[in-house]
Amino acid sequence: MNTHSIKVACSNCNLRELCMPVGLSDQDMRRIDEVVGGRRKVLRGEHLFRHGDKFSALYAIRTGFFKTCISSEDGRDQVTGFQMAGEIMGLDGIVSDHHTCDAVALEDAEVCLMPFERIEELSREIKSLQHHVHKIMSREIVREHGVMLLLGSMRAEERLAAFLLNLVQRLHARGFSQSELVLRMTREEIGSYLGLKLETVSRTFSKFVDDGIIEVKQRYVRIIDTDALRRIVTPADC
Amino acid sequence: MNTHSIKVACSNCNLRELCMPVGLSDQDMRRIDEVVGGRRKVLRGEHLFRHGDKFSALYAIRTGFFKTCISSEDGRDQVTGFQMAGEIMGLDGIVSDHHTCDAVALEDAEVCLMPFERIEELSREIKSLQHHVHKIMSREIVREHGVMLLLGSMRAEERLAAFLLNLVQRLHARGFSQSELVLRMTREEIGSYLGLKLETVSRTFSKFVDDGIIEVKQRYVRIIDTDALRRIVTPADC
DNA sequence: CGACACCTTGAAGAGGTTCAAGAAATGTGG
DNA sequence: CCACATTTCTTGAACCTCTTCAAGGTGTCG
Repeated sequence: MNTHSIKVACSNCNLRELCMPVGLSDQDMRRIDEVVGGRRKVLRGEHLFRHGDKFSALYAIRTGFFKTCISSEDGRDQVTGFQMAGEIMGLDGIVSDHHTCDAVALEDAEVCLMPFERIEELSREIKSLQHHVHKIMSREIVREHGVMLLLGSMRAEERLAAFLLNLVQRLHARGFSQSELVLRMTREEIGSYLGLKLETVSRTFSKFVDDGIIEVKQRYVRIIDTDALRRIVTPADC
Repeated sequence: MNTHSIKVACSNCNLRELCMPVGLSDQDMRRIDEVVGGRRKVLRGEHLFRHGDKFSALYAIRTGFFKTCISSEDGRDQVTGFQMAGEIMGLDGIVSDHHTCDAVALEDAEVCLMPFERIEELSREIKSLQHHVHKIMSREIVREHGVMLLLGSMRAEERLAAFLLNLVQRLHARGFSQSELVLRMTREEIGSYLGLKLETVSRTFSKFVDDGIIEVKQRYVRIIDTDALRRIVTPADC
């Protein structure tokens, strides 16, 4: 396990606004540096944690890209999310003190380790941190509601369009292009997340290309017509 | 709005083990009574809260049965869950300070109102309450992972079997039968939750009846062969 | 350069949806 | 308390979307 104990400081981190509450006093900011118990590098393909592992910390992504997935006893597999810089992983482990899903790096990554006991300790003292933790968990619940809507009521094209828009929007919030992206996951992983087979994902990409909505070269995607994607997700009602 | 301010006490509530942390000192128990800011009756068909409402409190169900659902702009609708006695609603509202889904009573119900500010206040002082709140949110996240697996990778029969087993298990934990239940929701609401059309739900019920697995008379369901349902959800792998 | 993982595309098939009609339960007003 | 309207549920038949199976192409890495 590749854990560094280099002293790291949220107060200097350029991802601060993504992970941490804003508007803290200098004093609280310095205290919040204490929630980070070190960093850990995770190479592409490696697990950050596995289903069944003892839960001890939340992880904030500094660099890299992850997927989280659950697998049922009979070998069914479901990607439950894709996570990028500034996002928090591990919330699933709190309820039973053990992780219930796997977190796998889809590219070389580095995460900040935040021992949960320390988070709880500090949240008891810093109101804004407490509320921030609650918001992060609530945000995850709301995100999953959106995925349920997608899986429960959208057709393949709608799912993929929604997926692309969501990815590019999150990347844009991190300073990347609004129209270009490099997929970090395979067609199969996209399919698992969207409740589709990889062939359907591939075919749907091809259809979007035929329709002049996107350009695809393997993992590279350029969005030519964002509005068309939006219209696919939300068909204009009469 | 039907809000009573009768002083109510978790310490005397027989649902305590479902809503609240266990193993509290008498003193903490008395303090926890303070999180409940009153009760509210909700008649069948009425909303407890709506998408867009200002978030101010979490709700613990005392009696009755709810559904929560989100609706996208274009009129798509998705039931995100069914909630029964002892379960907590409203977590979706924390992140944006406004609710993002609707909570509708499927039968006359009564809920305990727990102003969130008060919850946060008390969690800063009572460690076990703090951890309990975290667990409740984490449990919801894990539950939703399960729904994603169901929606993303199961077929109609598997979904309905999983749904019935889940319902009856939760009812059993509340002292009801392991084999009989009365559905509080329509076929359409079940379908929305499971990502199926109401006709498919109805047909699948009929198939289970033909196979001698369950007995159905409208909303009343008797499970004859629980193991058969389990085998449907988790096909024995070779 | 060869092995391997990943992606694309076609054709056939299955599972679920849609449309339609009728039956059963529930609620409402006289 | 009954008649009627409404909602809910069931079932059939045709259709459509997505899956499955199969084959070949592309890219990547040791």
